[in-house]
Amino acid sequence: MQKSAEVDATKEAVKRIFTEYLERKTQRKTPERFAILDEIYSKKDHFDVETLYVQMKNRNYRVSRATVYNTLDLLLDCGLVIKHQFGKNIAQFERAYGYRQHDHLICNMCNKVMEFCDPRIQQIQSMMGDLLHFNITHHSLNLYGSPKIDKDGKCMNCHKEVNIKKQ
Amino acid sequence: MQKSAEVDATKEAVKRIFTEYLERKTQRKTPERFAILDEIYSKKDHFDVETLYVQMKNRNYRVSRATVYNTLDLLLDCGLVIKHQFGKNIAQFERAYGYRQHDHLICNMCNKVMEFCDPRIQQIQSMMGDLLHFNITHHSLNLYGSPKIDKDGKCMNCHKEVNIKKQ
DNA sequence: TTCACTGCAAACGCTTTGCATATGG
DNA sequence: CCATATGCAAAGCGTTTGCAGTGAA
Repeated sequence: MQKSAEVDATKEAVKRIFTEYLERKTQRKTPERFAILDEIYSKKDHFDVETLYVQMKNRNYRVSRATVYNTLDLLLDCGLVIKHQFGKNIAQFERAYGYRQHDHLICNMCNKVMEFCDPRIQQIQSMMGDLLHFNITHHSLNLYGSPKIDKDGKCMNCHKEVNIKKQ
Repeated sequence: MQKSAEVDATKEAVKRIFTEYLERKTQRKTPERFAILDEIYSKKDHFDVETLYVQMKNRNYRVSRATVYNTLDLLLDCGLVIKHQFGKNIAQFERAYGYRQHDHLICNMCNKVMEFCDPRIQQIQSMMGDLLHFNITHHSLNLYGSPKIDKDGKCMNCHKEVNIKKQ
């Protein structure tokens, strides 16, 4: 119960932030927008637009792709969602509130995304901002690597058959 | 003359590397492939597929987009070219040989790409590789930021009119 | 001669756009 | 009420694919 109470608290918090943002920008507080926000904050994983869209369909919530894209733009703008491009042409998103700052390690074999943290990145970021006279708004650090493969040719991390994909 | 001698030396070196790679993989050494390699190593800037394609057309070198894509895959595979996705759906490429390792700062306003270097990234990379049991093959660190704007509303770095683009 | 490579154009897949309809303020 | 959002479908656009013709080995 503890866990779901936490989830609820987070959902309430982001709902408040989004409401405030929409009011400030004089944008409409439509049910679709809050349904999308809620869906995103129902899980921690990275997701792409199609996955989110299908998930909402499966929950019998009728939204169009256009609205999903539109709402994601708003959520990006108010910082509740982060957008990634892990080397391919499918944008990946993840929730940005109530979760520690982190970066990503992407498996060359199975494309699985892992997270890690290193304070030095923040240092580099602020140092380079000062040096080049920029206000750094965000960053993206991705490490790409191959895990060791066991004798059956399976990834030692995800334990799946290895099928190498092009970058 | 010094400068162009350097360029020539680099071009010779990459031609040798590519030749060796193609022979090792028993791929054909077609004139198109070498023309594309040469074109890429004629300038240091980042480029996208369309730019490269048009550039070759302008030099009256007849290549198809398909061949450009195909060749870029080969050049990526043998490490002579690096691919980037600076937050948008257009893949950006740059030469990878004879140029110091660096990362990028992208201007939120004009999308201009700047380069910087920090040894701590290498440290983070190898540390995380060890920690997560991965052989890190490469990384991508992008900082995104906004420059200060002068009183005419122009970017203080590129001095162009600011037109904010969506992430 | 042979088969991988090229050029061209059509297909693809993610994203954006246009327009009629619906609805929040 | 009316300006803005939504849904749907079509258009956009970078990239991939299929196929007939070409040329490296």
